[in-house]
Amino acid sequence: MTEDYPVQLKLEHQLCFALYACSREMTKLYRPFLDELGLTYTQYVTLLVLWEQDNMSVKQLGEHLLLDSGTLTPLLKKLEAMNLVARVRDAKDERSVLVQLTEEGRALRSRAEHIPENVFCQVGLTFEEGGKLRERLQQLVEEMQKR
Amino acid sequence: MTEDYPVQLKLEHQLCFALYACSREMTKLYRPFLDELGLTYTQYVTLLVLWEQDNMSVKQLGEHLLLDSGTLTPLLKKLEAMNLVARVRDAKDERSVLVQLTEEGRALRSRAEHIPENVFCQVGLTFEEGGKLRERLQQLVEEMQKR
DNA sequence: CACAATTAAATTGCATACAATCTATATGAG
DNA sequence: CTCATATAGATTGTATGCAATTTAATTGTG
Repeated sequence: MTEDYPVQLKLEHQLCFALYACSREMTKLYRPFLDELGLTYTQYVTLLVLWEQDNMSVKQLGEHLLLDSGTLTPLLKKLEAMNLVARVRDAKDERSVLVQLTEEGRALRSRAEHIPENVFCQVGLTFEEGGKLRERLQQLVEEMQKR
Repeated sequence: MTEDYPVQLKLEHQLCFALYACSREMTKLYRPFLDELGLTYTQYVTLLVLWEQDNMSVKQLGEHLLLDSGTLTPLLKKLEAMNLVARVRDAKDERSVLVQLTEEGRALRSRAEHIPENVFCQVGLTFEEGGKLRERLQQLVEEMQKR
């Protein structure tokens, strides 16, 4: 049965599945830390972007996160309801919505500061190894976005 | 502003985000091929498992895919509605549900056979490189599952 | 055997992802 | 200027993921 099963279709040989599984498992490691902050993973990465550069349009946020308004609009409304961001129309271009951290949103950063290293420790990854893997994945993402 | 921003919080430095982005981009590359078969990505990987070993319980499927019944039950009902699988109670243990490929489900395999290599080509990945990356990710998944 | 504890699915509720469509605003060619 | 085209968000609909709970069946222990 299994002997003549085409090798290229085995789940174990799928890079796509390794990525899919690895991404979900990684998110699970973040969950307990993020629960403490009352954030989901996607809300967390959105805040990462805003902590780095505040006052960004939904469009720009989407370019950083590779997400569209269909995902971001409801997510940002939730962050707004949690008093972490404000959404304001751009006076320079009324089509745009600017997302701005509130005082509370900015303050949350210090509580998130050590999450990545905590997770890193748990996985037993060195900074070196993790960095290499990350760079390989970033290359791949760039390659895929050309298609 | 940006100069004193804590390095460990930059989106560019997050392995978790690289995984999350890479996984989603990879799924996007599969989409046009899977559309032809009328399958979603999760339905596709579920069939990969069943093509490799038919007549598996929902529990076993979940162990391979790292998914629980909350995700699998509705997905399997859809595959059943599409006439690709049958769901039958295990006579040996009435708590279990066995998932079995239909003739149509088995037949679909030949049409899926060349999808992985097509996607691989698009990304410009050699079998060698892809395999190495996959193995690294599989290691990491195992490591994370110990936690 | 009786029954508490465990297990497998199913269900419920919430938060994404993302395609497709819609609405409002801005832009560019004539 | 003017209208066709493009662009930014919002909305709608479908399909996950996953935690928490529920239901039904099984198992282990006294």
